[in-house]
Amino acid sequence: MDVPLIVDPIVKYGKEKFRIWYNGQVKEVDCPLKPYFYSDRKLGIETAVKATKVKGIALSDYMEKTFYKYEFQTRDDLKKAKGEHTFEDNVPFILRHRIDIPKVFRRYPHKNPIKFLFLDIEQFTKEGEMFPTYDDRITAISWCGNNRNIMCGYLKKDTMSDRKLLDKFLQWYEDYQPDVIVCYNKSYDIVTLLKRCQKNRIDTARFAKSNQKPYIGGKADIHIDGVVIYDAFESAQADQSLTGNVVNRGLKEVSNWFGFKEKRKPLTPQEMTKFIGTRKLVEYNKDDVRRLLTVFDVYWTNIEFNANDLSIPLSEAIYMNITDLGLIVEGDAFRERNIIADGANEDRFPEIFKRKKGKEEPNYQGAIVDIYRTGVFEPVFKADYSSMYPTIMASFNLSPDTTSLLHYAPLSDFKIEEEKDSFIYHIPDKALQKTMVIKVSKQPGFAAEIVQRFLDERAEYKKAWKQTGNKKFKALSDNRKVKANGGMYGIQGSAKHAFGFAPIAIAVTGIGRQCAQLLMDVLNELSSNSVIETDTDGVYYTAENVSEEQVIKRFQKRLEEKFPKKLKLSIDVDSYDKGYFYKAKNYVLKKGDKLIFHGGAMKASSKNDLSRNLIYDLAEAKFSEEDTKPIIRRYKRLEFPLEDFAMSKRMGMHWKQYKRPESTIVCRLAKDAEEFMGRKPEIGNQYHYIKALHDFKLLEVSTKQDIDRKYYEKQIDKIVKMFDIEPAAPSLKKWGI
DNA sequence: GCTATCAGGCTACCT
DNA sequence: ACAGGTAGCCTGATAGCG
Repeated sequence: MDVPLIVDPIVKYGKEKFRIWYNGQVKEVDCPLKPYFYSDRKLGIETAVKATKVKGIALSDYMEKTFYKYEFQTRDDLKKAKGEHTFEDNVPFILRHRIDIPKVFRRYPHKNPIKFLFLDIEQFTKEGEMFPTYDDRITAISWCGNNRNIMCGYLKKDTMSDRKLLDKFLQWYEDYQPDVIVCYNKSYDIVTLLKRCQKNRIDTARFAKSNQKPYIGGKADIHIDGVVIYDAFESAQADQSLTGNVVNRGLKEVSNWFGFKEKRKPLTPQEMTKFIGTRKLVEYNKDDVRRLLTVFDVYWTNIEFNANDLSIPLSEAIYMNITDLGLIVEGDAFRERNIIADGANEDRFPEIFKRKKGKEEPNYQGAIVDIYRTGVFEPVFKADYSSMYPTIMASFNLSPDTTSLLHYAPLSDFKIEEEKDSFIYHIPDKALQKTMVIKVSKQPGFAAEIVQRFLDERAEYKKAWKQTGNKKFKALSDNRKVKANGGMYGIQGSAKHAFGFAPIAIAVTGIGRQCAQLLMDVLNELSSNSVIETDTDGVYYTAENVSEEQVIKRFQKRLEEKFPKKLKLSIDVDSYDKGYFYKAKNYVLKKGDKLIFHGGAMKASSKNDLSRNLIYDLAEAKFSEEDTKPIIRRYKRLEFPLEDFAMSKRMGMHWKQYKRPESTIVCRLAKDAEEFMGRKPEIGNQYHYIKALHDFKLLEVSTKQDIDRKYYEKQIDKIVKMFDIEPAAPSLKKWGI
């Protein structure tokens, strides 16, 4: 790698220092920069060690102004001093260095091969308990290093102490000295390992590359000196391409999705206890490490790539989010141009972000999402733009250095005016109830150029994925898509982001609506009333005698007529045998003998198997025009195993954040789970439950007698109704005719 | 005391 | 704290009924 393994900022003798780990050694250096922020006025801050006047270009209006730069001895001092008139005061310290001194971390490259340790543990569970505690012994540890030769240390059936097992493992560990520990759900595996060592009076500092004992703060806050912990579970949690395709984000489900061959059922706590000291537990344990390797291979490539590509320590690349990516990528451009963000997006555009609006009202108008016809259609096509928003950003040259908001006008039609050096866009916005008049200069804009780079990279990976079918390329392609979409477009509309630039986001969605409408117009012209459903950048339509070529040709022609410049916008057309369209974003497609379900009504992970199976059976019957009565009768008997009735909900927030915990199902379930199973309520926890006669009840403590039959009968009725729509005459008013 | 309706809270999904 | 957008389910308040 060209970057270090880890950079830890620390405060020593009242000064900020970096502890930098690379090539198995640590170096402590004074931070090249002091924590700082800007202001547009003189502030009386006593804790600042330095106050200087600097000239910079204000992001809000691109005019050169004088700013006051305040520097501090520590991050803490800065935090205490920041206020209403301070700018760029929330840029993480490490990223601040990376932006201001781009190659700062390249001075300490970890050139040795990264030593990985892949790891999974099994633990004893007391009889009658659902989960083990830190008092219970570890029964098996499976692990491997870079050679992927999986080893397993395990206890014999009647060995009550895991002391020797831990010691054996640690002997190997100390000899190997891993740089990165790879696990699935570190808050369990790593914490348990450390706690078991403590209970056995084994020195936990043996895990570290220094003599510092590891530190366990919060759930995600585990520090082992000199070692990076990579939790593949976090990558899976954040991967949106898994939504709807896996029932949960557990290792089994996720590794299966990525093509892990063997499909084993997870062991129950009873089985895990029964199999202690046997081949079965060892195989099970090793199997999980194999699964871990599968998932690791999917996500790791991007992490290491990001570290090198963005010149940030590996430890930062692992936790990087979209916001940070935006900071780095735009921060580079700002530094080169001496731009100072004079306030967060919402400070620079209060008329957009701080106007009076209802609680869940958006800041600006988004995409066109609508359904125009419902029921079964045959055949069905989907015409969609590839990467519409980023392509618009790139093609229309939308960038902070080219774009400015001229003024607001009363709501009017979309319009483009060309001037000698610029284009003027009139963008009506229903959320703002105004037309935004936005000027874009013809000089190349830096943000537009960066987006184009991400798009080009994405095209390459997408091609590789289509050619090989390898899901790894799909993940790389998705990564660039996320960078272009969220990293470049998304942050422009974000209220709190220091570098966001709202007029860009408004122009992008506004032009996007025009593009979607243009596509719909083309399709309806080629075959009247052919449009079924539209969502942002894709249109489902049905037409008998319209070829793909016709659509694309007509589209290109109309695109050239509509916009006064050459654009990279292009469309793809996919075909399906049949489709059943229920509501916006909710439909079933049939291709060959495959049924593809879309939307919460059709495939939510919260549904029970009973509903899922019924939906599948009814969709099949609908497409083949079979009689549904026998199906309905069969389901109404409700003769299914208890598990088929179980629904699921995830805790989306910290339990303290719930407005009315007593009347929120997931909170009540979490409370029960803590009481009956000793499971702590935590964000992301998934609870399986059934509707019992008087209340919702955790699956684990339910029996078949508890089932509220009326509730499930109603559930079935609703699903039956969902498939009851017959094609009706299209409603013309929706097209605004 | 029952039913219908509606708004608000929350989760899950789509682009 | 990347954005906006649609839909479903549950709950508690309220209105209407008799």
